[in-house]
Amino acid sequence: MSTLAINPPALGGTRYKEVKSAILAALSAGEWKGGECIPSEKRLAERFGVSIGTLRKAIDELCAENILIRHQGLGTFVSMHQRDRHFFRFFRVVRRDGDKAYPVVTLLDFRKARASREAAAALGVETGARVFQFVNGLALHGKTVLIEHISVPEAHFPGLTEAKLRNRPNTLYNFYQDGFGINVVETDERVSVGLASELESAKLGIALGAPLLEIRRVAYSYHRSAVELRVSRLNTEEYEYIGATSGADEK
Amino acid sequence: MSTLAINPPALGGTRYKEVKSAILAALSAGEWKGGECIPSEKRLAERFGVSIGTLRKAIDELCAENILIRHQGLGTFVSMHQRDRHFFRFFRVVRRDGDKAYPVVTLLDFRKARASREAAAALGVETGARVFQFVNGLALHGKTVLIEHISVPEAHFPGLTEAKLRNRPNTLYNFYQDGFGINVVETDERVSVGLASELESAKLGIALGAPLLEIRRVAYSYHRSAVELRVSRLNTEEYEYIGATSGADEK
DNA sequence: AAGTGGTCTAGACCACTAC
DNA sequence: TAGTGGTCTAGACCACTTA
Repeated sequence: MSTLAINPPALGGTRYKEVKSAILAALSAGEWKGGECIPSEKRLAERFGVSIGTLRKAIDELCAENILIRHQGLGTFVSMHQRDRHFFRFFRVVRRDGDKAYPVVTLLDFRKARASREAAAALGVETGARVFQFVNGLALHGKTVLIEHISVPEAHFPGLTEAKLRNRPNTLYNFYQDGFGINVVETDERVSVGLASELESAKLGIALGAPLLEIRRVAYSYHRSAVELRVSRLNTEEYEYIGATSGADEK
Repeated sequence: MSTLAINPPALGGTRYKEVKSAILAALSAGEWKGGECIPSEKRLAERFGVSIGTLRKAIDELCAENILIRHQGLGTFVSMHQRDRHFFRFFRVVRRDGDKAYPVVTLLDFRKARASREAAAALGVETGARVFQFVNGLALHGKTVLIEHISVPEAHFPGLTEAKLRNRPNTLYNFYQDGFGINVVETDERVSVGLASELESAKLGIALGAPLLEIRRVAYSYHRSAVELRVSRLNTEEYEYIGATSGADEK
């Protein structure tokens, strides 16, 4: 954990980008963990050998990416998942009237398996690599409306068991963070129409083959390394998916 | 079009927020139009009576919201729609293999009508207010896969006719900008499963009542004033909707 | 009162674009 | 060469939090 000043100005690009990379590297290395306070701006500026303004610009970008959170008078913190309404950054299902409710999650299945071609491609592992697969049912306002099929690479989640998953106190991404040091900071989602399988028919109380909203999500940690593939199917009779709220950044 | 310095520091909040508001007001008033270059940072800083750094912070936010675009060595410009790949900020349909193609648009219907309750609520007008309603068919790779039902308030689009709409040289939002001074800078979208009407059945070549991805969009101009309601239905056999690419801002 | 982030200044120098 | 935005500095003062 070197605390040396970073490289001279000209090499990697600009000073503040280098500072940003250095902070990201420290986060990846676990120097500061989820929810913790990082050193003050003054201290970090000294550590990296830049002015406060430059240091702030690096942190500005990390805050814009929801990787850090600033609190005036308190300090700058490593972003945690699902705190308060922050939860709805990744949970994008609302009732048609706009009401946002926290889902009640039930683990429906858990198994060790081999990565499908789709899962392997999404997660950046070999086809047939060891993965954990599990299925959640999510209830809103007392009714199950969403089924999630989740795959994660075994290599990133050593010691994961059905019991641990079932007994987690918080949300799944918080569990990833606390239990395995994996911080989900970004997701990509593709949406299409899918059909209800037997499982979904039974759990959602709809006909076999009934149309459902199908959401394929890949979740990423720092430096865009994939950590989870999730295929969700939503009954949109009473609920909707919140799509693009354009105005913020896209690439 | 006053060029006075803005208010003293304490009133509206912070200096740079006031500068930002003042720039937004000038944009709304049409002082600088789509694609035009706004005055240099130095000149604007003098005009508003703030330092360069403060002026830059205001412009930083407007660039982050895709309202302005900076070009080093050239100047700062009012954002235009659908230039190059910028088009795909609002067009969120891709082939399943990820291929992005520009749609070929066909106007299928055009009429004057009264706002439905949904349209009135979305657009912030009275139920029964005069609106234009029109329908587009969008073809990708030679096949029509998306039908758009669009409502816009007559009051904001004086003199709009079917002929003008049909003969527009560019995309719809560019037409709004050039023809009516309306800049779409933000959209909200809700996604669910819908069923094919007769029109969609005929144009998309699918069965009546077949499931389609239904996207309800409200488009906003500066200061979040609603200017368009659009209900789109997509055949997801070969195409998908790009949902949240979380990592950038959400509220 | 001490420490934090939030805002703001008044410049400097650099990289890029146009002429 | 002149003008633009991009980066960076070395502070100042303010607002907020905790004690």
